Amino acid sequence: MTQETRTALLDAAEQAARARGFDGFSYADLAEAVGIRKASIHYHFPSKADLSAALMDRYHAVMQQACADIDAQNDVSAGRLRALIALYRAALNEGTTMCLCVVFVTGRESLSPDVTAKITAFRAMMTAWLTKVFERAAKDRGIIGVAHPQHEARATLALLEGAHIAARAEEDVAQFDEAVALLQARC
Amino acid sequence: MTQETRTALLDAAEQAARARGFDGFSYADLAEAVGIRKASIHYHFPSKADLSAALMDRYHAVMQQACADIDAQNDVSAGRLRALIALYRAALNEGTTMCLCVVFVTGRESLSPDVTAKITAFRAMMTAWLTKVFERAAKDRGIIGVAHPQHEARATLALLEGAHIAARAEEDVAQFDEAVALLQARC
DNA sequence: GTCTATAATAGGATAGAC
DNA sequence: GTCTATCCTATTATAGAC
Repeated sequence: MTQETRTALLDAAEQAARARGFDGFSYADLAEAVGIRKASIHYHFPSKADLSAALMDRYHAVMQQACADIDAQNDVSAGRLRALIALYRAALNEGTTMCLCVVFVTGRESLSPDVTAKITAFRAMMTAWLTKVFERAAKDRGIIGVAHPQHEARATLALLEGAHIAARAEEDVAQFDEAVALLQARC
Repeated sequence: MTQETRTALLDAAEQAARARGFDGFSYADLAEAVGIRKASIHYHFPSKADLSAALMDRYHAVMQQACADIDAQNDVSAGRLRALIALYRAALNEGTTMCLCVVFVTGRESLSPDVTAKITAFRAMMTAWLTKVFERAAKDRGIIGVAHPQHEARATLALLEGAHIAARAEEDVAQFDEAVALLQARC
């Protein structure tokens, strides 16, 4: 099944990128992880640029679905925000990996303009979703002190990504928890 | 002067790392930027690990001094925090570079344990300084709604670094400004 | 789809002359 | 301190057999 190999390659690439950065893994690493020869990888992803684009596409879709699931399972704003915090916390994998977006931004210069645009689209999607959460909070009063939903949204995304860096820096999820403690307390 | 070349190399390396990541530049890039042959760089920094350690040492010292300067020039908590936000904003260079700490954390796995420890030390220094700012705020009431200085400190560092990512992602300082708008408003 | 074989290049690093 | 010359390895990518 060509799809299975492709998925296994994406899984291995995402894991490696999130742990070591996009320049921190090679086709040789993927080959070993998946159990095929590195030349074979080029059948699925002709260049590493293609691979990076595919990674971003899948990450965008997965996160969009995750946000939709959160909406379906939580009616109040506070529950939605708490669920997103939990999602980012889980993505840390005990402080060994960060989210793809942070990783790609750091190596931005070595990425294709195509991927850069995908990063922008991903961030716009997340910001829009968060803005809706805070707009809802302004009505249901589920989150304390919401005055400006869009600023809250941008601050929250930055805080979550910054908290990822804090936790990754020391390979310790407790750093994430401390960084988001005040936000959590507002829910 | 050996010191001048060394400084020029550190400058070029820091600039390159902040723009493209630690794995995103080579000795060849530095050689071209500084105007010497790449073999000559090994006289100053035998290995790239030595270079990364020297970068972190200098960054730590520079930031520590910057914080001391802020203290000297600002008596009230709000002024100090505003000055730090301005410092991080300036470090963005119009959205083309991020702070060294974020860059190094992303490529953490490829760094020596020596440098990993320096990252931890840097973050501890910044967190301690920020905690003092918020402790002062609890007394002088210069920043709105401060209840837990240490959590405020960790959240602020995460927010500033996350705001760096936001701005770098779109090469646009306005993203930084929006992310820190609410924090700014509390000062 | 995956393989072997092989480019072609770039990377970090060293030896020894000046 | 900086140079030329060189080494070794890693990396992305392609050609063509199976």
